[in-house]
Amino acid sequence: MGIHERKLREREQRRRQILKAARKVFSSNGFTKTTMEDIAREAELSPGTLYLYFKNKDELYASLSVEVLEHLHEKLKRVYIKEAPNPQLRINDLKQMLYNVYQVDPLILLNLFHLQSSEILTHLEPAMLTTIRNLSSNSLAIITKIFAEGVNDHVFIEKHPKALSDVLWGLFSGVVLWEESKRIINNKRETNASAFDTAFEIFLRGIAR
Amino acid sequence: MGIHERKLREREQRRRQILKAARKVFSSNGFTKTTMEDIAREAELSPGTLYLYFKNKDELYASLSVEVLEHLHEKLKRVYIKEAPNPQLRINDLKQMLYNVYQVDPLILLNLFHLQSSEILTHLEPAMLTTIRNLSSNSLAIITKIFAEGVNDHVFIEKHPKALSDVLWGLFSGVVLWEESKRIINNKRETNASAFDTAFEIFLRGIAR
Amino acid sequence: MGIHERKLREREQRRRQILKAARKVFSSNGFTKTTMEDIAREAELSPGTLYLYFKNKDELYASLSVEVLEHLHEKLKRVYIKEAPNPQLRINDLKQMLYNVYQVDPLILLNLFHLQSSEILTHLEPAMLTTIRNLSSNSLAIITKIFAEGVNDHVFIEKHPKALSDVLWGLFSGVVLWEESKRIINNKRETNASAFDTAFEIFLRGIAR
Amino acid sequence: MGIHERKLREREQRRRQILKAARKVFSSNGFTKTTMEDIAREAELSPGTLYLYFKNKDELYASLSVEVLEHLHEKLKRVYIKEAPNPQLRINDLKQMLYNVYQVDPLILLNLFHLQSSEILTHLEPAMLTTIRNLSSNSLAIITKIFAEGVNDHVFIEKHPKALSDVLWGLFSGVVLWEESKRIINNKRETNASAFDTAFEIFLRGIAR
DNA sequence: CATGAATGAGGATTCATTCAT
DNA sequence: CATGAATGAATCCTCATTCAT
Repeated sequence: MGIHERKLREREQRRRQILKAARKVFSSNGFTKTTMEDIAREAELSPGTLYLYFKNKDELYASLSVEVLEHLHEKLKRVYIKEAPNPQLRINDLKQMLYNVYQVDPLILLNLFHLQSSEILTHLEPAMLTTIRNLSSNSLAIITKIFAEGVNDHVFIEKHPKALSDVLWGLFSGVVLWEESKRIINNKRETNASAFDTAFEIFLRGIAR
Repeated sequence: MGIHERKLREREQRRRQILKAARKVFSSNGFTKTTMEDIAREAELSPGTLYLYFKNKDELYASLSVEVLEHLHEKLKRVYIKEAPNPQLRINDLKQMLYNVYQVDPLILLNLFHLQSSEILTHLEPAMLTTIRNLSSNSLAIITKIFAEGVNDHVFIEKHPKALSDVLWGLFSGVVLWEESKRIINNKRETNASAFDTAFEIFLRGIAR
Repeated sequence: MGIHERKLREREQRRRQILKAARKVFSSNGFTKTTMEDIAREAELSPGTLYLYFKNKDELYASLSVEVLEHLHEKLKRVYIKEAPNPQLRINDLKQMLYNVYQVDPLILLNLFHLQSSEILTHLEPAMLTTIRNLSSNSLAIITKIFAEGVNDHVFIEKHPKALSDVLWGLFSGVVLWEESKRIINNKRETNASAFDTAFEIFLRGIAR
Repeated sequence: MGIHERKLREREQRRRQILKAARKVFSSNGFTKTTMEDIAREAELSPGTLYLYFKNKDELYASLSVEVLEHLHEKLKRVYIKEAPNPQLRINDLKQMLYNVYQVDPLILLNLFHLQSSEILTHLEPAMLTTIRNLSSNSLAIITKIFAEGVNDHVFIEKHPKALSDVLWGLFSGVVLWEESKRIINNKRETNASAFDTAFEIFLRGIAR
């Protein structure tokens, strides 16, 4: 608990405070229509301070996604490590986990998907792109392993596990994106869980032997 | 064959010329990094001319999506009208159609998803939002009807057809989005069809009786 | 009534049509906020046509004032020529004339005053500036002569007639401008005649022997 | 004497710095031909800075007039408060004050009149319009009171004091406008005081019992 | 003569970023 | 570290003017 440690923790906290504010503002206004001052105001900080924690607007935006990816990766590892009798139950844990993440903060995921279809990705620092690439592929690797076990045990159909995990991830992101965009278009407030549920159910039926 | 008719057609043609240029430039640079002058240059027109056809940059961007939605809607209507012995084959036509659209222009769809992340949607003219809403819901209605027939005929599992069409659309957009982002992250050039294929196969298995 | 004559008259009519439209639009929007297209629309002509009758926006604007000045000059000459027993009655005629002009079209005068305080005047073609200068000074000369007679006949106080006519003109324009600006500020519709009346009355009392 | 106080004063000073520069540039080039960059250069600031103090060009322009109106209002209050034996002497003070303002900066008043021609007035923020309206009517109210006293004391003719003050103001603005426009038309440099003097003299004669 | 689509230079405005305090 | 006023490059957009039809 040295003084240096505390400093570090404080710094980390401030970073999160900014990311939280950024997530909120980016989500409701989009990247282009969000100004650094908007974020600063939301974070109750001055614009200049943001630049003490993030090199520029692009990096701040990308950091949001790194945060989510780290979060997901962490959770995925836990799902994998946890003792579970069979792949099917593991997939269920996976579903539950993804669903929780979505429930807790749908915006968090929207940003992630927005990044993926985005102009930002193309203009990113190589270092950050590498970080994203790694987190992304490591996460996929975990999901892939779960499917591989299932295919081995003749629980899932005979399909390349990598393909299955791609589809799972695509299904997940698609449904989230779709639900969110319906919410925006129809100007609704509440989030709809059942589409997510149905999607998973169909997916599981589709890959079951 | 009046002079008025020709004028109208010329106007429509000019509009398309701009949209085509815009799609190209937006797709390769993203919304923010694209300037109106870039688009004008690509369309071999002057910047001012763009404003004779689109009120501003946002509307030009949104119009791109409307174009895609109109295209999709048109194709969907044709799939529905076409004589097909059973819902399952209709779904296959649907798959083929979506796949074609994706093959011909993956960027076209990426733009559509970008639109749907609130960025633009929230700052749109009410009139244009209504257009988008209508095209979107009409398209969904067609897909829904196909599923409804399948459920009636005991071809698909007993599920609310609306839910099925939501999942189909989510699946489709998710896989496209995911494939594209992998391409950007891994800096690949070619498009991968198999993920799309696998996803559909699983979906169909999942909803089959 | 040759064909050439008719052509000329038609041309003159078209010119007036444009000036009338311009006066209306300039008066309600001001010089800067008025576009050539606004005027064209009001005149039910195309923008290009305006340029067949006026070299540019500045000249169109200035032409409005020339029109008013010509009108006033014409009326002034008539007041002067008309048999009137004494200068006091002549001044009364003058008042009546100015008042009529103001009643018929307050906007016509507003434009004139706006021009006088204006950026346009400084950027005008020498030829047009000369026209304005001449009309202006000739008009003043007539008023001045009326006063000169009055001073000679010991009807008005012993003052330089030129100074008197300047004051008269200043008084007139000031009251008109003031009444108009009150109307705009308080968002009224009707025109107030009494201020004009009172002003004249005081002026006449002020210069009477 | 807090730090907050100093900040506020600095802000006010910067505002004045901009207004001063704006007045100079607007006066010599007119509203249209003046660019925000011109003003910034004159104020030795960057264009962006202007927008930290004024919402846009129109508001900056209108603020100039508010400044003049505040100045006039302040002076008027002083004339009214000052011990003066009778209304006639008060009117003399009034004349002297108006004359001084005009002498010190004839352009300042010209701008005021330009504002009053609907050009800017009609496109103004409601708040600013209210400010202008209030300053304007309060100033008039003071003049009106002076006349009311004079009418009561049988010093001035039996006339509605409000009408008298309207005429006074109209006379003043008219003469100023007229003198200025003669200067521009005839391309003179010096300002003529005598017209102003004569006008006042006649007015006073005209309202004296 | 009349049109009105197209032009493109010009200028207002924004906002990411910096830096003196 | 934090601030927030100032910057000024970048870009959207307007609109007077032209010219092919």
